[in-house]
Amino acid sequence: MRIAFLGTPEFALPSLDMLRESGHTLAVFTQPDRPVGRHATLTPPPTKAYALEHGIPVYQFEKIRLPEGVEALKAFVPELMVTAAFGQLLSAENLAIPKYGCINVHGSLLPKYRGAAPIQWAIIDGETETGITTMMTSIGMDTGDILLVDKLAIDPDETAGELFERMALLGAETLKKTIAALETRTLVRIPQDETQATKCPMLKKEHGKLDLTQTVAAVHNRVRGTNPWPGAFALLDGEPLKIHKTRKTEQPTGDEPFGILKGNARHGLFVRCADGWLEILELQAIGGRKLGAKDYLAGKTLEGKVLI
RNA sequence: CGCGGGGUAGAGCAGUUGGUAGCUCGUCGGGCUCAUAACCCGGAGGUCGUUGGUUCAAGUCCAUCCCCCGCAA
Repeated sequence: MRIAFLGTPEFALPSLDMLRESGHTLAVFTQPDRPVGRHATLTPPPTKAYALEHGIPVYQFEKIRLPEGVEALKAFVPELMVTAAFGQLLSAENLAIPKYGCINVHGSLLPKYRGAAPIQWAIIDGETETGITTMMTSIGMDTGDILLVDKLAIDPDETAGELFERMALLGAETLKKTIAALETRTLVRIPQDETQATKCPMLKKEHGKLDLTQTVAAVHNRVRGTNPWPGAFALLDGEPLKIHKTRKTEQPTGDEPFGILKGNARHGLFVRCADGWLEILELQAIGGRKLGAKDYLAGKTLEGKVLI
């Protein structure tokens, strides 16, 4: 089949790889190269790098809805379009181009967690289950008819980065089954239950700000849901302290103020939350590299200081 | 040349106006103890990121290069 693949980050790679392995005729449409890193090096999106490596034609548009993008899509004459974390909204004109329409690979159990960062928000909210939903792309934000769903259990200590990898692989599988069903004309379209719909926003830096007046579980979920990006942090002496990894503990509590730290290089570092102590396993001070809490404490003490 | 922090024992840090390199953890040995991740005593382990310069003397001052990191994007 001739498939126009619209995707951008790592999440889209397994799906793209699956399509290529399956022998489809592909063209990749993705975002323009972006400045990345400390020196703002112009970097191609992962899907572009993959496409170049495998001799797949690549097209990059700031907005594929504009005439230029529409023309490029039409010129490829796709029978099907597939989107996976593309990062741009499509127009009705875009969607009308392929005869089989457009299938989207989404990282949540729709209609829950529509939007840009469903995997992270599922963890932040403490969900124990998520999954991949393939759907017919429509004009709204992840509102199209559901095609297939594969569920996935979230490990209690899993980080967003770890879950991302598993979800990306599962996405490729679910997409493969979806296309197989399309080819045998056995796809069933199930409209979403709008009353159950929830939306999640794109993650920003400030979503990593910890609130130590929340429960141990809530803080822990925030830490792992924002790892590796944007990363959780709290303020120590007015400076941000990144918290990369934490672990829930059963330590007894007294009347300590929320956010106060205790611990040493031998036992580890603990912070008081609303209902107990959360162990901080990995952290990073402002000019420093990422360190285990015990290594960090070998050089200085945080005993009695308070995270805000 | 966007702003800034940093490279000193295995790890994390300190090192004042240049004058024999310290601390915590780990490690090794010994002791105490019913026992211990606790405590006490002792030991090993560093050409102080590179190269060059100033000086009687450089971890410390100057220059250069390499590497790591935070912010911003």
